[in-house]
Amino acid sequence: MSLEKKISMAVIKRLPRYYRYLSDLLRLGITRISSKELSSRMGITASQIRQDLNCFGGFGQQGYGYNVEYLYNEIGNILGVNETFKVIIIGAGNMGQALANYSNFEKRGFKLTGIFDVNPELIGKRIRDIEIMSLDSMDRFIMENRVDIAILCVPYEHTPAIADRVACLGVKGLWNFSPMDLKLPYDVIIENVHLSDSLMVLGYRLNEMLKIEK
Amino acid sequence: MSLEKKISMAVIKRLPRYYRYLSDLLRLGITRISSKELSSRMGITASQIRQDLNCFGGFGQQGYGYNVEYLYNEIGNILGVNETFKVIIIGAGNMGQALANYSNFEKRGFKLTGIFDVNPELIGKRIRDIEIMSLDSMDRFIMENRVDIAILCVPYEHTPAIADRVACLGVKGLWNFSPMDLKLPYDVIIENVHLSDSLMVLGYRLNEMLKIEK
DNA sequence: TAGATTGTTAATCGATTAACAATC
DNA sequence: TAGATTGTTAATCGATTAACAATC
Repeated sequence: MSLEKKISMAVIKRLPRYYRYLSDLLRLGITRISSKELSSRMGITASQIRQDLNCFGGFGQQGYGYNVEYLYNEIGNILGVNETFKVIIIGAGNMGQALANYSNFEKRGFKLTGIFDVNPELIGKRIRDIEIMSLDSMDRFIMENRVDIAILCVPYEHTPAIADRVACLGVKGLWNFSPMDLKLPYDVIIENVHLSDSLMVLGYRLNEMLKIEK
Repeated sequence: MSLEKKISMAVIKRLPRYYRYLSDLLRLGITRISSKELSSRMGITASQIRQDLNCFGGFGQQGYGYNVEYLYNEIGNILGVNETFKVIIIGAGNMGQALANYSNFEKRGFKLTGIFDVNPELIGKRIRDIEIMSLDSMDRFIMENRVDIAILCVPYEHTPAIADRVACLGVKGLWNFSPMDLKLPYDVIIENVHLSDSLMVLGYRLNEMLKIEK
């Protein structure tokens, strides 16, 4: 398994995008698509699409193109949407609650099993059938329930300590919403979501455009 | 202005990251830093740091390095944190409210001036001094208040129409939280935030790691 | 001055695009 | 079969890294 050629991050990041476009095609009732047609829809080259897909296998057929449903399912498998991950949310503030309510994640195999906070006013409250629990009970919960992923929505200053704590308890994936590049010495997969970075890039690009217009 | 060499998206996306690290250094009371030292902190090469910074000017000094406060301010200027943008949030569901409460954005010059929704139960409610208004009153509000940026937190199916509507009214930047690649025929800057894409990449990487471990 | 470190050019690496033989 | 379109190799392009003269 580990002998296979390494797939670049650039390709991996495009997979969910392919998955979305194929889902749209499926909804539109389109059963087959060529890399050329998909290319014009997605605004990337047909070459890139064929290269990307061929990292994982030959899903198409010469002279025909790709069967939409088949390709959709194959990319779904590659992304592991059929695997189930047990997820907890740490920090039930605005962002934590917003994510807890975002039921779409369940469709992709991310099963929310617990929410934790320190605020006594929040503890006991329910979000979509899940009770917000005290942070004190988290360690035990993680061990007993074999949690795969922790979504970190705690304040900036507490993030590194909490990350370390859950990683030591065996959590294998972290989805971090604090504006810091979380890194851990352990074998843990971390995805950093930097909303303020994204907004600042928007601001930069906006300024550039306005400058040029002047 | 438009004659200057084009700066690549790769560089632009790193700017907020530099800004964060410099902010940390400042907080730690560190007054000067070499590209080498910054490189080891950030986990990128010193070469890249010097190349990136030199896209915008020579901020350092041979034999000395960079003055942290000066560089922080310069990058802040490049990112336009001193410019003020008028922002509205469209859709006051979970994500909209979470973003409305995230007061950190104000620090970077993004001033929330309005929140809009269609839900009568939400209209009239206040979030941080801003009243949630009816979507019906949005067009007028945008024109009267010269809104720069709209944050789109509306359901998937309504996103393209709302985006088009605000773009026609002169909104120049869109921060889109719907899981679609929003594109518009107008001269509008769009930043797509694809939370579910990010989560699926985490899932993929997690699966890969678990496969190799077996 | 000597040492350190930048700014910048040149070399390398990796990712994207083009081309085309294979084949449905 | 003829036309279409893939899978894949080769060419190009752009981004990263290395090297080093300039200079504080």
